Amino acid sequence: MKLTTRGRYAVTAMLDLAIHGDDRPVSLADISGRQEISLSYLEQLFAKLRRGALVTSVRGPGGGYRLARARPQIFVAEIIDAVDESVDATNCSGKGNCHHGEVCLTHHLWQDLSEQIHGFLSQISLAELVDRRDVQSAVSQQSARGSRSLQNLIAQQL
Amino acid sequence: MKLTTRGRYAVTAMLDLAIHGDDRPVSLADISGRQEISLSYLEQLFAKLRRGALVTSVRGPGGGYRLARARPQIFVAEIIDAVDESVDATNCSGKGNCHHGEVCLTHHLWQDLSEQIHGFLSQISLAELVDRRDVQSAVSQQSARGSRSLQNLIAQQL
DNA sequence: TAATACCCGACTAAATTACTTGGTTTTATA
DNA sequence: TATAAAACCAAGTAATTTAGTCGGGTATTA
Repeated sequence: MKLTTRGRYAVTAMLDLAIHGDDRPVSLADISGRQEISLSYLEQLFAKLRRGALVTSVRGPGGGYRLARARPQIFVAEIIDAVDESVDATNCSGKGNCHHGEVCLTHHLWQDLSEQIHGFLSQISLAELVDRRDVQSAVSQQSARGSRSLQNLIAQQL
Repeated sequence: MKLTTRGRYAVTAMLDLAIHGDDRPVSLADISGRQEISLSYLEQLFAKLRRGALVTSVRGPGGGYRLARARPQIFVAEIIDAVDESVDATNCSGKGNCHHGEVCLTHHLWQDLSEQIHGFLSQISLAELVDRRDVQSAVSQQSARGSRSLQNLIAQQL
């Protein structure tokens, strides 16, 4: 388990999807505009998220992405795993090339530690993140802007 | 809070110090040999660990590093913080340049999340790591090697 | 006085990250 | 049926980070 900015991008994008994807699919262009992540980079992330069965896609105009499952069933650890494609962590993969046996010692420990972090992040769902108070207030701000959002989007495209 | 290989190196090295540093200070050359981390890289890490008041140094022959505190008082989060020098995480540091207010939304969330991870790692001490069963068995292996360790070290130097 | 080992800064190769470019399909809709 | 919106795809690239090297120091002690 690594914890990089790429993972943050992915969680951010999935959270955007969780907030805005109630009825219709959400286009990457929308997420790109809101979260200021480059479109092509999002495409690469979502290719991985799709392979990880976390989102489904709808092609053609009006298309976009949907969460593959309900928000309480998608967990932060899954998102990070999907985009980070597991590092094997140890250079002594399996057995054999550990020089003393001591090398493996801390390797196992670190592995154990990252498993604990993984377990921790496996308990936090998108639903929980969305339900936090600070999100709620920000979302109400956003829906206040809702009426003029389309206009703004068009204006921003030019 | 990031979770990179550099953090792993630091935790590994500190754990090595916790295991081998009971009586005399431990030289970086020893840690380098046992954990297979380059000496100069270790020097850079320990410079940061020293600045972070996690270790103290003893110069001259027979010198090395000691833990600055007892093992139950040194926590994994501190080690990672010391070597990773906090990323400011958000590009909208403070207020102002967030375009919609929505940008900050997920930024705050991610920050919140990494604080939770930080809190989690703040509860795991070096003592706890050392006391785990898999470490214990590995340590007994190591002390079985203890009688010939000096010979081996000299042989390895050549 | 010489060996040990910390200390320090600059430089470098390799890897990773974030992004760009330039396409191709698919599909709603005008 | 033409068009445009969108997902999809692959290759390349600039910037950053990581891990390591190199070449000097300086303090301590056998």
